[in-house]
Amino acid sequence: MSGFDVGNRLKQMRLSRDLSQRELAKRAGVTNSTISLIEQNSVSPSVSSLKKILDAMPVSISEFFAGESISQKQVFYRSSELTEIGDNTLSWKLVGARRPNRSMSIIHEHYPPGADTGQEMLEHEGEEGGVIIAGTIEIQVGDDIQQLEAGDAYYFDSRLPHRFRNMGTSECVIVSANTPPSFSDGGDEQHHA
Amino acid sequence: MSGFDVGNRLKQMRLSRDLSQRELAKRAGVTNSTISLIEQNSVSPSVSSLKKILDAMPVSISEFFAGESISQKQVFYRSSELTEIGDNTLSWKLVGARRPNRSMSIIHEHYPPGADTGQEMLEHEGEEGGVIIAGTIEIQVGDDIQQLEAGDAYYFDSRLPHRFRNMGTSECVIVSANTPPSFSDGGDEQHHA
DNA sequence: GGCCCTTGTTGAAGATCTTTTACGTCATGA
DNA sequence: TCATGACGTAAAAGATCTTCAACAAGGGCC
Repeated sequence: MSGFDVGNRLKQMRLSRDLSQRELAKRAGVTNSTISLIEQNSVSPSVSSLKKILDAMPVSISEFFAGESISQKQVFYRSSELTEIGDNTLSWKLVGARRPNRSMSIIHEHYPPGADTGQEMLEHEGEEGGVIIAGTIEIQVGDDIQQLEAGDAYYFDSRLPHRFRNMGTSECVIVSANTPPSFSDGGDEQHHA
Repeated sequence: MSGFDVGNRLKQMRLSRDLSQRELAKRAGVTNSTISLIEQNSVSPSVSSLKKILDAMPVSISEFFAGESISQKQVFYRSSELTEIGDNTLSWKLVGARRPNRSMSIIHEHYPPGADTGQEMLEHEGEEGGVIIAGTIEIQVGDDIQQLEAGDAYYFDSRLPHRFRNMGTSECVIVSANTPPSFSDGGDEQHHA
């Protein structure tokens, strides 16, 4: 049901650190019974208990749950296979748009002169960053506005309001990445950038 | 105590998907009260409940707990400011290398002719993807070997053994992204690619 | 053997989480 | 205006998790 074997995962991590159930329990501020029951999958621990236990190792929750599904899906994408989601002015090509549960979006972006993500600043979950390949771009993040050119780069928390504008006379090309993925293909398109 | 605001995080993810508590609860197979209480941090959900809820969005638990802190750190990086970690042959420029707790690495990679990540295949946690900007590159992932050229792209689970080689006669330029970050700056350098 | 300590497990009591069922608010529309 | 439905919230009952307090198995040592 769970799709992820919490008990065995915990046991592995505990044993690889040469800890007994009691020792780990003591460090975590829970009882040995708790750890025994969790390791046998007799219970599904509360997040707070699990966090206490993992903190004592220490292991982040994210790390603990990393690695479900290691299937070899499509790996290579020819230029023509990339999913294009731009309108007339912007051309945005997504890598692996149809891939479910991927943890990033990678986008090959082409901004013609005058292109603008709009006066209404973008804000959404996640982080994004990229490298300018050609041309120049004006990027605003929060109160900060900068002109970036080929070779420059950016990285910010996407919850900060942001905007991209090509104020130059030539096309600007950027390769960017978002996490978690901001774009999907078909269905429920989300905000962009 | 928890160090991580589960309630608000869940609320944000739910709202960003335009779901009501009841709708999400229905999809997840729990009741709306459960979601209400969790979002208010009145309870610490069991892992199994949280997983059911996240699966319905869908969001992996790992993703859910990834990242924190919405401070406005450095956003823009001039080409000369990028942290270069290559040796004589490879040039890899990291965006935001010193940024703590970022959830991605973004790298501007330059492979001269003959460059090779090595016969011993790379394997590590996470996912990675990128876009070829110039030149050609041979990438092997698992049993699959492909020659990619400018405009092509790739995306794969980094636990699959992989290798990059420039078999051509001109420099190959790639912009890639990894999550979680494979590279840090100083201290405990991890494997690459 | 007998003693002591450590290991992981388990039944019952206590604490916490989840559901049931309901309430109050805010739109929409007849 | 009143009805209807969707929204988030909350008290109490039910289900699950955590602790307490044992228990049995194994190893080291006199």
